[in-house]
Amino acid sequence: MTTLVVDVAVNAPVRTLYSYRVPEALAESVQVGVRVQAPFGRRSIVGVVVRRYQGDGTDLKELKSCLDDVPLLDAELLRLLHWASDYYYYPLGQVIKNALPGGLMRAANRTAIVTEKQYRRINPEKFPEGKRQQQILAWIDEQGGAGATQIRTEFPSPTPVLKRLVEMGCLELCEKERLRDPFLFEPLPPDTALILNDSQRQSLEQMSERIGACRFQPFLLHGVTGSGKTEVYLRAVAECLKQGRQALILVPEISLTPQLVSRFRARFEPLGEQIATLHSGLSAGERYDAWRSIARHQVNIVIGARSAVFAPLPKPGLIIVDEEHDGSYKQGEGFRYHARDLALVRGQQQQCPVILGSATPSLATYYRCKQGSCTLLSLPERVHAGAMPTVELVDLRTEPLRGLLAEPLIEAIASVLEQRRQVLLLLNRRGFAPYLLCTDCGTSFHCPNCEITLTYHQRQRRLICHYCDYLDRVPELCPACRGERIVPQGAGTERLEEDLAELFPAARIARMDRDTTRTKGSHQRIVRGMMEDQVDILVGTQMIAKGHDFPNVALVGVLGTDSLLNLPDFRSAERSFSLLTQVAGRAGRAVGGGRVFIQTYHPEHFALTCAAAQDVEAFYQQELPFRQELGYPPCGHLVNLIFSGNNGDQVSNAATSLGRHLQSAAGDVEILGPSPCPLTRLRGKYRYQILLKSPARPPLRRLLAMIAGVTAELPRQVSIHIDIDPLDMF
DNA sequence: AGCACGCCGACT
DNA sequence: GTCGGCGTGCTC
Repeated sequence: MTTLVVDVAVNAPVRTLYSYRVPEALAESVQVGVRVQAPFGRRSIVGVVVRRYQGDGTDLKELKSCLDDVPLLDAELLRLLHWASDYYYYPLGQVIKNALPGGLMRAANRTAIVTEKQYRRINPEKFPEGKRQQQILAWIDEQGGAGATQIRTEFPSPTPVLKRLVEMGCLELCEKERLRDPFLFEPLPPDTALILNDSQRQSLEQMSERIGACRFQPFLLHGVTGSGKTEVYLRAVAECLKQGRQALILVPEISLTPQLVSRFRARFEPLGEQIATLHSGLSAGERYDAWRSIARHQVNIVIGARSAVFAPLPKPGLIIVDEEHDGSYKQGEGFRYHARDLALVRGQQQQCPVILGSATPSLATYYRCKQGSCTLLSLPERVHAGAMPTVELVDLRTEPLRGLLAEPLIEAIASVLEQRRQVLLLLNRRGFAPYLLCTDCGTSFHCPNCEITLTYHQRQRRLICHYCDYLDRVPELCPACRGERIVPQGAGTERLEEDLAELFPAARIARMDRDTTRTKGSHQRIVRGMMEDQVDILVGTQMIAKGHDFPNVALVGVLGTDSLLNLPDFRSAERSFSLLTQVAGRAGRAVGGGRVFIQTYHPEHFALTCAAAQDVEAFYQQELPFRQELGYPPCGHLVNLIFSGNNGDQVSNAATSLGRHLQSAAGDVEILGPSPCPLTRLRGKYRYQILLKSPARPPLRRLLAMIAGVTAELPRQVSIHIDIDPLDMF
């Protein structure tokens, strides 16, 4: 007997789809892309319909209910999710869960849909007597109807007046669903129309041609800091809207770059375009509403972080990935996708251009350009004719440190402060000191869950693990020898702040790191302090290198450079180069240029000399042969298999046994390990890894397919995570 | 992931 | 004798 059957991607860590019979009553509503409630074992589970067909349903269970009247995912987006599920070896149901706004794949409860009173003018010949009544009525009429929230922003306590107008038959009242809008109460900033310079114009012309043709084409927009990439984005988006398509803009972290959102709002809201943002800072309700308004075609511009690559735009005509080199585009846990790479796939599937923008492109993107699969567009000069900063490497072997700073940097700070300009100091380590040491017996203090020392936070008087957030009191006496001489070793941003206060007692010092930006709005407050010149020296972690332009910064200092270079990772040079070049670009964006000092024991390291020369090309030309020789990305492909569990021996045994299996079928694939992860114990779990390295992808995929078969033989207490194209091996 | 089934230790 | 530990297997 043949009936209507659907295949469902369920919200469970299972790799297969499950088929269900569709009851007669649901036949209409159960379309591909809707969420359904389905029986699963003895419980009920949420899933998404991915196939619908006539088939034999005799052995199948029946769907319980349908949760959406309109599909949440269209065919095009499902295609992307399928692709991602396949490529990243991650169950489709879980991929979908990552793509949808939070909570939608859990239980059946729908995220609340908020309603509000909506007023519309009726009986236009009727006019009220009261002046306020007339005012409000005229305004509502002008808007063509308005919601209560909106009216309240224009007129204080309008409720009694509205009630009266409804009674008189001038207004009609209805309950209407309201979309929560995070910008509702934010002022619209002014737009600054900029004139394009030659390179901006040429870049835009090439992009426009492709946007008009509705063809896939990756572009690398390589522009030094301050070269006006944003203006090019704005024009390209305008071009895309002209084609009747929507634009998707990805940024590493929106809450750090509200300026970008502001500029888009300033440019497009006056033209009647709505902009939606998608990021972790939104409440569940706001995110859900943003998602729905995008899916309903009410929004043509979406700006969002990593997961926004899955935004349900019906017909994207342009995808922009700003700061494409940024590591936060890669999800580090669970579904370990790379949003930039998926943006390229989506562009290919939807036939639209993808613009990757950066001052320091990733080696991967640079390599694509070399191979001709990505078009390079350069913005070589700063728009305001601001000179590029001069960068000096301070050799700590000959310039001894006085505390945390060497003499040349101290002098430079003093002179910049005298000129009443600002200083930016980067130290990529928060807290006061990375560890405490008992100088009597040599005891140091470790996290009980992780193989790492606890960082001393002086302000909070606590020892904190930066990996699992374990918290402990600061001991007064050494627990091992009862000694009193417990001394902080090394330095973090807190200590730097303290040292500076001693060196420059008159200076106003602020600190920006995860500790000082924890609460909502605190990041923005620090940025504003800099903008309004209430801060002379800003100390911070890499956070200070991202996004914002501080026009009055004349000096940038970088401390602790060597710990960055010495990370046990083949990408440490690339990351260092990128961070240093980015932070150097923060100096002298407006008047008078700026200076940058990088303190290091390795002033000859090419990542530093290239960053000092602001020479991106030179860096790539030295880094690429190294990758080539060792078969590392972008010249080869990596997959990292991570084994973890509570029992170290079990984990190690599982890794060894799977390693042997792989070894026997390796072929061209190099199998490195198993070896303990750089952080062997993390959050109480023991971790081992096997790194697979291959010049081509197909043999890697062959091996991965094999793992699925062997996995069942390993103990259940050991879990395996597959990280395709890992960015860091921690 | 859940949720049941099943097979071994310390309780009234 | 059974209450409950968590190892193992399955979910259309």
